[in-house]
Amino acid sequence: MTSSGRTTSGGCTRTKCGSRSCCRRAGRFWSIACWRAARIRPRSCGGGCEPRGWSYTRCARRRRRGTSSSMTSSRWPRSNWKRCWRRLRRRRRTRGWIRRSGRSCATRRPILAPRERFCQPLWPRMPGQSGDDMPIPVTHKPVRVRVAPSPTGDPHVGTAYIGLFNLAFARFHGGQFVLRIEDTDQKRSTRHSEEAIYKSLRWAGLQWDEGPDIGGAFGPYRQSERSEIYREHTQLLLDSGDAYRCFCTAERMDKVREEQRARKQTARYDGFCRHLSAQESEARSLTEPHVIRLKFPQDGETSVPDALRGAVVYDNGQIDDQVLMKSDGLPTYHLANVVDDHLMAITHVIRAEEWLNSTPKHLALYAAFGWEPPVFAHMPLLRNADKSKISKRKNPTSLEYYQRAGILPEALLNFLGLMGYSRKDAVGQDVEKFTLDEFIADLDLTRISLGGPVFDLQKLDWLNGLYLRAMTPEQLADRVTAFQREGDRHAAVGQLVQERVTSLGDYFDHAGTFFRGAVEYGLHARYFIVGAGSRKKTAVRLTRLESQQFFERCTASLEEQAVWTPEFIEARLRVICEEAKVAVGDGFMAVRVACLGRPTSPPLFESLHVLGRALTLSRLRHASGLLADANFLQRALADVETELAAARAALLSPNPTPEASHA
RNA sequence: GACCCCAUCGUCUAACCAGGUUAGGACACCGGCCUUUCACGCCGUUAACGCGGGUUCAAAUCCCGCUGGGGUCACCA
Repeated sequence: MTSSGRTTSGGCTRTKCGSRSCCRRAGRFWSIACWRAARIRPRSCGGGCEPRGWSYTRCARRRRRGTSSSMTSSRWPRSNWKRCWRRLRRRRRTRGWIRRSGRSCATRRPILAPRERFCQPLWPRMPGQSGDDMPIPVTHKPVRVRVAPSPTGDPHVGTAYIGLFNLAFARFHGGQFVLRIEDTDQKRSTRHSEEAIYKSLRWAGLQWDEGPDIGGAFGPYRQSERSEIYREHTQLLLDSGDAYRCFCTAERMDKVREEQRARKQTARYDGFCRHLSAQESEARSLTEPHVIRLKFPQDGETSVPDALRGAVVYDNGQIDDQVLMKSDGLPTYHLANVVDDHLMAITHVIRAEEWLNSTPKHLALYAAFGWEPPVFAHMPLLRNADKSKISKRKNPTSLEYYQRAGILPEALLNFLGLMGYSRKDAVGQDVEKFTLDEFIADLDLTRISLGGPVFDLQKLDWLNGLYLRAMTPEQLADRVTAFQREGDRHAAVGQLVQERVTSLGDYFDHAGTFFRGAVEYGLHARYFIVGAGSRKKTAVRLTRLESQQFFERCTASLEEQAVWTPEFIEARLRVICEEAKVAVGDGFMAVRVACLGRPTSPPLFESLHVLGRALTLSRLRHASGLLADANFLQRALADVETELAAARAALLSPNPTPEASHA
């Protein structure tokens, strides 16, 4: 027997058909055909296709590890869950539990009333339960979904993405869409950021039915106001023995993790305080700072039912005893999220894929409380061009950026609705442009494709242009006026530009940069090299890489605080110039060109203030990105030089003689 | 490193579940038409089933393996 499982020595042992295919079953080698014939039985897809709790994933992993020798015949998978999953899905689809995918969904029957659909976990399996005896219950709870951003930093485009699918799902089923603010991280959460989330989501057109600002029957919707609830629930877990106090210090934890990594293991808590007696734990808790951890089962495995992926199986031995309550008495995301989702009667948790790996812990919490878990659907992550998780360093991620850059909210939502998802019309043609209502009307989460979609700004621009061109001139004028007046920017820009204008039309020349996303630098890019444009002979000129660092420091420093005032900006920039040992004038010039596009502008700090945090930061990041390219100036120069050369050639060429022209 | 997820043009995706398509559409690119210019619009070109095996008359599609990419591994969310 080889551990790779690719070849066999004796061929199929079941029917002696001589096939040497790769399948191994019951400890012997069977041909694939035999294996299939034996496997596909009515029982195997009756709702539980893993009779012994073994899954395809598990087996593949074992095989990779080369531990096949430890595998006894009876433990090899009876069936292939993926195939069964598809069958099951098909069956449910025909019963109307899942909406039929594709264009024909509007006409295909039977489909139940919206609220009856998709109301149950597709794989309602808890840790320790087998799938065999699990019926598929159908309840009629009203659909309730939520988006739960954390008010740390700028409102994120990912929040809008997840929010869009949640909102659409709620509307599709006639349910409720809840906004919950997850501000349990006291150090990083700010009220300012919370307000920004409201503003941006409203701008995008994602209006919630219940939330901190508008209330609702399941409030409060701000986690910092629910501390007492979490405390009570933690006590329940402590009493039932599903959680324990942990007195380990941060230093000890670091050391443990380091050792585990050195041994190439998954870094996880070693259970040092897990077995403290109740009395000792109680006594020490009065004097020592401590956290409360979930007592996660150490044996067996947990199957996470994901509506988009099927069952995802985890080995319990890999999973940490998660901290539920921090030493400051506030809960971590994991506890707060489970408690709130239950108390707020959330039926479907549609969230980003980064949460998939912590879902076993959440399921364990539901089990410990004796609650029924919601349906989980983990959406793919938005990506940068290099396929990594979308980040502000490589993409504008702030919703405020898109608002300021003149992207229409309907275009943004349309674009987000194209990420990992596609729509077709009645004839089967792809539909690229659609309204939110159209998106909601035939939403089908099972159509989501799971590869992480790259956030392509070019396509967003195209889509935005499509919307703008579809307007009547009057509508366009209205939108432009509204855009200019947004946040009183119009007046602020006017004030800055006023002393520089010579005519009304001149205004637009100066003001344009405040109403754009990206800026074309052309030859002005030379100012990115800090000090390069200085007229002083003694000026300090930074190298390209030093200049890049200079911009990175500017970005980091300005990003730190949410307060966006000219004074604050000036103070920060002065410090950076001082640290870089460049003349303030030269440093400010580099920032001016990067942020405003040219070396002549209204006063820098006031301009940046009016330009806004999102645009300023994104332009600074863009500049430092350009500087990372060694030939960035060459590229800027190339076009100009070509044109100049042509013009020069034309100017300097001798006038044609009369003879020549006659000839 | 361990675990988990994922894999079709450069990008977003369709076809996959239910095997038979000339692998379709959109953005971008390139070329052409239109146009005083640019843009819009119209037309066209280039461009993909990651690799290896298996099943089958037939594999992008079903199965296995490999490879690659991503995510997670916090008293962050």
